Amino acid sequence: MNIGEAAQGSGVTAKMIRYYESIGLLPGVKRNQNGYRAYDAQDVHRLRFVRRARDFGFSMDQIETLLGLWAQKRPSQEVKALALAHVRELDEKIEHLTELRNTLKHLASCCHGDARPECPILEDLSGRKA
Amino acid sequence: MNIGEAAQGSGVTAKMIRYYESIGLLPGVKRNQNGYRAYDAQDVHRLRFVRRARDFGFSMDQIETLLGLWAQKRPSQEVKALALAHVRELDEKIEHLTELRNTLKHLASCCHGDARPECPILEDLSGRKA
DNA sequence: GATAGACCTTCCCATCATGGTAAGGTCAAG
DNA sequence: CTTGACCTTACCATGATGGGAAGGTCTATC
Repeated sequence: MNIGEAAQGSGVTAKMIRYYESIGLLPGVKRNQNGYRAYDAQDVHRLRFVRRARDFGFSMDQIETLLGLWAQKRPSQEVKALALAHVRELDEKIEHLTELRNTLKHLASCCHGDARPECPILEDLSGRKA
Repeated sequence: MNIGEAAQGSGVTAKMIRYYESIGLLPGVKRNQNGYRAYDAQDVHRLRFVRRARDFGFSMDQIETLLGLWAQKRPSQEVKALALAHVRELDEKIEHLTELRNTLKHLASCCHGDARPECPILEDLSGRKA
Protein backbone atom coordinates (compact mmCIF):
# COMPACT_ATOMS: atom_id res chain seq x y z
CA MET A 1 0.00 0.00 0.00
CA ASN A 2 1.37 3.41 -0.95
CA ILE A 3 1.43 6.41 1.34
CA GLY A 4 -1.71 7.92 -0.18
CA GLU A 5 -3.81 4.91 0.64
CA ALA A 6 -2.31 4.70 4.11
CA ALA A 7 -3.16 8.36 4.60
CA GLN A 8 -6.73 7.88 3.53
CA GLY A 9 -7.08 4.76 5.63
CA SER A 10 -5.71 6.38 8.75
CA GLY A 11 -6.84 9.97 8.50
CA VAL A 12 -3.26 11.21 8.74
CA THR A 13 -2.11 13.21 5.74
CA ALA A 14 0.80 11.88 3.69
CA LYS A 15 2.64 15.02 4.67
CA MET A 16 2.30 14.28 8.35
CA ILE A 17 3.17 10.61 7.91
CA ARG A 18 6.49 11.64 6.39
CA TYR A 19 6.93 14.22 9.12
CA TYR A 20 6.27 11.71 11.90
CA GLU A 21 8.78 9.43 10.28
CA SER A 22 11.34 12.21 10.00
CA ILE A 23 11.16 13.09 13.69
CA GLY A 24 11.42 9.46 14.68
CA LEU A 25 7.89 9.11 16.02
CA LEU A 26 7.23 6.39 13.48
CA PRO A 27 9.75 3.87 12.23
CA GLY A 28 10.85 4.08 8.62
CA VAL A 29 8.88 1.62 6.55
CA LYS A 30 10.05 -0.63 3.76
CA ARG A 31 10.47 0.91 0.34
CA ASN A 32 9.45 -0.59 -2.95
CA GLN A 33 11.97 -0.81 -5.72
CA ASN A 34 10.79 2.54 -7.01
CA GLY A 35 11.50 4.15 -3.65
CA TYR A 36 7.85 4.46 -2.65
CA ARG A 37 7.07 3.78 0.99
CA ALA A 38 5.16 0.50 1.44
CA TYR A 39 2.62 0.28 4.25
CA ASP A 40 0.73 -2.70 5.59
CA ALA A 41 -2.40 -2.96 7.71
CA GLN A 42 -0.37 -2.88 10.91
CA ASP A 43 1.23 0.42 9.90
CA VAL A 44 -2.14 1.94 9.17
CA HIS A 45 -3.34 0.70 12.54
CA ARG A 46 -0.49 2.53 14.20
CA LEU A 47 -1.24 5.66 12.21
CA ARG A 48 -4.84 5.59 13.34
CA PHE A 49 -3.60 5.22 16.90
CA VAL A 50 -1.52 8.38 16.53
CA ARG A 51 -4.43 10.18 14.95
CA ARG A 52 -6.76 9.29 17.80
CA ALA A 53 -4.18 10.34 20.37
CA ARG A 54 -3.72 13.70 18.63
CA ASP A 55 -7.47 14.15 18.65
CA PHE A 56 -7.37 13.53 22.38
CA GLY A 57 -4.92 16.39 22.68
CA PHE A 58 -1.97 14.30 23.74
CA SER A 59 1.36 15.97 23.04
CA MET A 60 3.80 14.40 20.64
CA ASP A 61 5.95 13.36 23.57
CA GLN A 62 3.03 11.69 25.25
CA ILE A 63 2.09 9.96 22.02
CA GLU A 64 5.61 8.66 21.66
CA THR A 65 5.31 7.16 25.12
CA LEU A 66 1.87 5.73 24.42
CA LEU A 67 3.11 4.16 21.20
CA GLY A 68 5.94 2.58 23.11
CA LEU A 69 3.59 1.23 25.76
CA TRP A 70 1.21 -0.02 23.12
CA ALA A 71 3.91 -1.75 21.11
CA GLN A 72 5.53 -3.34 24.12
CA LYS A 73 2.26 -4.46 25.68
CA ARG A 74 3.43 -2.90 28.91
CA PRO A 75 1.35 -2.85 32.08
CA SER A 76 -1.75 -0.71 31.92
CA GLN A 77 -0.54 1.04 35.08
CA GLU A 78 1.71 3.36 33.12
CA VAL A 79 -0.92 4.09 30.53
CA LYS A 80 -3.46 4.94 33.17
CA ALA A 81 -1.00 7.28 34.88
CA LEU A 82 -0.31 9.02 31.60
CA ALA A 83 -3.99 9.37 30.84
CA LEU A 84 -4.75 10.76 34.27
CA ALA A 85 -1.88 13.21 33.99
CA HIS A 86 -3.39 14.38 30.74
CA VAL A 87 -6.80 14.68 32.39
CA ARG A 88 -5.21 16.97 34.96
CA GLU A 89 -3.66 19.07 32.23
CA LEU A 90 -7.03 19.35 30.55
CA ASP A 91 -8.64 20.29 33.86
CA GLU A 92 -6.18 23.11 34.29
CA LYS A 93 -6.72 24.41 30.81
CA ILE A 94 -10.47 24.22 31.23
CA GLU A 95 -10.32 26.05 34.52
CA HIS A 96 -8.13 28.76 33.06
CA LEU A 97 -10.37 29.26 30.06
CA THR A 98 -13.46 29.26 32.25
CA GLU A 99 -12.01 32.01 34.39
CA LEU A 100 -11.24 34.09 31.33
CA ARG A 101 -14.66 33.46 29.95
CA ASN A 102 -16.40 34.45 33.17
CA THR A 103 -14.40 37.63 33.57
CA LEU A 104 -15.06 38.59 30.01
CA LYS A 105 -18.73 37.78 30.20
CA HIS A 106 -19.03 39.82 33.36
CA LEU A 107 -17.38 42.78 31.70
CA ALA A 108 -19.64 42.43 28.71
CA SER A 109 -22.70 42.31 30.90
CA CYS A 110 -21.57 45.57 32.51
CA CYS A 111 -21.20 47.12 29.09
CA HIS A 112 -24.10 49.21 27.91
CA GLY A 113 -23.64 47.99 24.38
CA ASP A 114 -25.05 51.16 23.01
CA ALA A 115 -23.45 54.06 21.28
CA ARG A 116 -21.87 55.56 24.35
CA PRO A 117 -18.10 55.62 24.28
CA GLU A 118 -17.74 54.53 27.89
CA CYS A 119 -16.96 50.84 27.89
CA PRO A 120 -16.04 48.81 30.95
CA ILE A 121 -14.33 46.25 28.79
CA LEU A 122 -11.90 48.74 27.33
CA GLU A 123 -11.48 50.34 30.71
CA ASP A 124 -10.49 47.06 32.22
CA LEU A 125 -8.15 46.23 29.39
CA SER A 126 -6.53 49.62 29.64
CA GLY A 127 -5.48 48.72 33.14
CA ARG A 128 -7.60 51.04 35.24
CA LYS A 129 -8.14 48.21 37.69
CA ALA A 130 -4.96 46.25 37.11
CA MET B 1 11.99 56.20 28.32
CA ASN B 2 13.94 53.43 26.56
CA ILE B 3 12.46 50.14 25.44
CA GLY B 4 13.72 48.26 28.48
CA GLU B 5 11.88 50.50 30.88
CA ALA B 6 8.76 50.39 28.73
CA ALA B 7 9.00 46.61 28.74
CA GLN B 8 9.30 46.45 32.50
CA GLY B 9 6.51 48.95 32.96
CA SER B 10 4.13 47.12 30.66
CA GLY B 11 4.99 43.48 31.13
CA VAL B 12 5.67 43.09 27.41
CA THR B 13 9.21 42.01 26.58
CA ALA B 14 11.37 44.34 24.50
CA LYS B 15 11.49 41.58 21.93
CA MET B 16 7.74 41.52 21.60
CA ILE B 17 7.43 45.29 21.56
CA ARG B 18 9.69 45.36 18.51
CA TYR B 19 7.74 42.48 17.00
CA TYR B 20 4.39 44.20 17.51
CA GLU B 21 5.84 47.28 15.90
CA SER B 22 7.20 45.25 12.96
CA ILE B 23 3.83 43.68 12.18
CA GLY B 24 2.09 47.03 12.41
CA LEU B 25 0.12 46.28 15.55
CA LEU B 26 1.81 49.20 17.25
CA PRO B 27 2.86 52.43 15.60
CA GLY B 28 6.54 53.16 15.30
CA VAL B 29 7.62 55.44 18.09
CA LYS B 30 9.95 58.40 18.00
CA ARG B 31 13.64 57.69 18.04
CA ASN B 32 16.27 59.52 20.03
CA GLN B 33 19.32 60.88 18.28
CA ASN B 34 21.12 57.65 19.06
CA GLY B 35 18.41 55.63 17.33
CA TYR B 36 16.89 54.28 20.53
CA ARG B 37 13.12 54.04 20.62
CA ALA B 38 11.62 56.62 22.97
CA TYR B 39 8.44 55.70 24.84
CA ASP B 40 6.16 57.85 26.93
CA ALA B 41 3.52 56.98 29.52
CA GLN B 42 0.81 56.76 26.86
CA ASP B 43 2.82 54.19 24.92
CA VAL B 44 3.29 52.10 28.02
CA HIS B 45 -0.40 52.36 28.67
CA ARG B 46 -1.10 50.94 25.23
CA LEU B 47 1.40 48.17 25.78
CA ARG B 48 -0.31 47.22 29.00
CA PHE B 49 -3.60 47.17 27.10
CA VAL B 50 -2.15 44.71 24.61
CA ARG B 51 -0.72 42.61 27.39
CA ARG B 52 -4.07 42.38 29.14
CA ALA B 53 -5.83 41.50 25.93
CA ARG B 54 -3.32 38.73 25.24
CA ASP B 55 -3.88 37.42 28.74
CA PHE B 56 -7.57 37.32 27.93
CA GLY B 57 -6.76 35.13 25.00
CA PHE B 58 -7.77 37.61 22.33
CA SER B 59 -6.14 36.91 18.99
CA MET B 60 -3.79 39.44 17.48
CA ASP B 61 -6.46 40.38 14.96
CA GLN B 62 -8.96 40.97 17.71
CA ILE B 63 -6.44 43.02 19.63
CA GLU B 64 -5.80 45.14 16.60
CA THR B 65 -9.51 45.85 16.43
CA LEU B 66 -9.74 46.54 20.15
CA LEU B 67 -6.82 48.93 19.96
CA GLY B 68 -8.55 50.77 17.16
CA LEU B 69 -11.79 50.99 19.08
CA TRP B 70 -9.95 52.13 22.15
CA ALA B 71 -7.99 54.80 20.34
CA GLN B 72 -10.98 56.12 18.47
CA LYS B 73 -13.29 56.08 21.47
CA ARG B 74 -15.81 54.25 19.35
CA PRO B 75 -19.18 53.09 20.60
CA SER B 76 -19.08 50.36 23.20
CA GLN B 77 -21.47 48.37 21.03
CA GLU B 78 -18.69 47.07 18.85
CA VAL B 79 -16.48 46.25 21.78
CA LYS B 80 -19.24 44.33 23.46
CA ALA B 81 -19.91 42.36 20.29
CA LEU B 82 -16.24 41.50 20.02
CA ALA B 83 -16.07 40.44 23.64
CA LEU B 84 -19.18 38.29 23.35
CA ALA B 85 -17.82 36.67 20.20
CA HIS B 86 -14.71 35.83 22.12
CA VAL B 87 -16.82 34.43 24.96
CA ARG B 88 -18.46 32.14 22.44
CA GLU B 89 -15.09 31.01 21.15
CA LEU B 90 -14.00 30.27 24.69
CA ASP B 91 -17.22 28.36 25.32
CA GLU B 92 -16.55 26.17 22.33
CA LYS B 93 -13.00 25.48 23.36
CA ILE B 94 -14.10 24.70 26.90
CA GLU B 95 -16.78 22.36 25.68
CA HIS B 96 -14.39 20.57 23.38
CA LEU B 97 -11.77 20.14 26.09
CA THR B 98 -14.40 18.99 28.57
CA GLU B 99 -15.56 16.29 26.20
CA LEU B 100 -12.01 15.09 25.71
CA ARG B 101 -11.42 15.15 29.42
CA ASN B 102 -14.56 13.17 30.20
CA THR B 103 -13.86 10.53 27.60
CA LEU B 104 -10.33 10.16 28.80
CA LYS B 105 -11.34 10.03 32.44
CA HIS B 106 -13.93 7.40 31.66
CA LEU B 107 -11.38 5.29 29.86
CA ALA B 108 -8.97 5.69 32.76
CA SER B 109 -11.63 4.65 35.24
CA CYS B 110 -12.20 1.51 33.19
CA CYS B 111 -8.50 0.78 33.27
CA HIS B 112 -7.39 -1.69 35.90
CA GLY B 113 -4.23 0.25 36.49
CA ASP B 114 -2.43 -2.87 37.53
CA ALA B 115 0.20 -4.90 35.81
CA ARG B 116 -2.12 -6.52 33.31
CA PRO B 117 -1.39 -5.66 29.73
CA GLU B 118 -5.05 -5.25 28.79
CA CYS B 119 -5.78 -1.56 28.77
CA PRO B 120 -9.03 0.02 27.62
CA ILE B 121 -7.25 3.28 26.95
CA LEU B 122 -4.86 1.74 24.47
CA GLU B 123 -7.64 -0.32 23.01
CA ASP B 124 -9.69 2.77 22.36
CA LEU B 125 -6.77 4.65 20.90
CA SER B 126 -5.94 1.74 18.66
CA GLY B 127 -9.32 2.20 17.08
CA ARG B 128 -11.19 -0.88 18.19
CA LYS B 129 -14.25 1.25 18.76
CA ALA B 130 -13.61 3.99 16.24
C1' DG C 1 39.87 59.85 29.36
C1' DA C 2 39.74 54.92 29.34
C1' DT C 3 37.45 50.83 30.48
C1' DA C 4 33.56 47.85 31.99
C1' DG C 5 29.01 46.66 31.96
C1' DA C 6 24.42 47.51 30.85
C1' DC C 7 21.72 48.91 27.40
C1' DC C 8 20.23 49.63 22.58
C1' DT C 9 20.04 48.46 17.35
C1' DT C 10 19.16 45.09 13.37
C1' DC C 11 19.32 40.55 11.52
C1' DC C 12 19.09 35.68 11.54
C1' DC C 13 17.75 31.20 13.50
C1' DA C 14 14.67 27.92 16.17
C1' DT C 15 10.47 26.39 17.92
C1' DC C 16 5.87 22.98 16.68
C1' DA C 17 2.59 20.81 13.73
C1' DT C 18 0.97 21.71 9.59
C1' DG C 19 0.29 23.15 4.73
C1' DG C 20 2.04 24.60 0.27
C1' DT C 21 4.84 24.21 -3.65
C1' DA C 22 8.42 23.07 -6.92
C1' DA C 23 11.29 19.87 -9.46
C1' DG C 24 11.63 15.50 -10.78
C1' DG C 25 10.74 10.21 -10.93
C1' DT C 26 7.08 6.41 -11.65
C1' DC C 27 3.12 4.08 -12.93
C1' DA C 28 -1.29 2.82 -15.19
C1' DA C 29 -4.73 3.67 -18.55
C1' DG C 30 -5.97 5.24 -22.94
C1' DC D 1 3.50 7.72 -26.15
C1' DT D 2 1.03 10.86 -23.69
C1' DT D 3 -1.63 12.21 -19.82
C1' DG D 4 -2.70 12.38 -15.23
C1' DA D 5 -2.30 10.67 -10.79
C1' DC D 6 0.84 9.39 -7.68
C1' DC D 7 5.35 9.28 -5.37
C1' DT D 8 10.06 11.35 -3.86
C1' DT D 9 12.94 15.10 -1.54
C1' DA D 10 13.64 19.80 -0.29
C1' DC D 11 12.53 24.29 0.76
C1' DC D 12 9.39 28.08 2.54
C1' DA D 13 5.54 29.85 5.48
C1' DT D 14 2.73 30.10 9.38
C1' DG D 15 2.35 32.83 14.71
C1' DA D 16 4.08 34.29 18.92
C1' DT D 17 7.95 33.85 21.18
C1' DG D 18 12.88 33.21 22.68
C1' DG D 19 17.89 33.09 21.71
C1' DG D 20 21.89 34.93 20.03
C1' DA D 21 25.43 37.47 17.24
C1' DA D 22 27.61 41.72 15.80
C1' DG D 23 27.96 46.20 16.59
C1' DG D 24 26.77 51.03 18.49
C1' DT D 25 25.83 53.89 22.88
C1' DC D 26 25.52 55.40 27.46
C1' DT D 27 26.98 55.69 32.35
C1' DA D 28 29.74 54.98 36.21
C1' DT D 29 34.02 54.14 38.08
C1' DC D 30 38.96 54.29 38.18
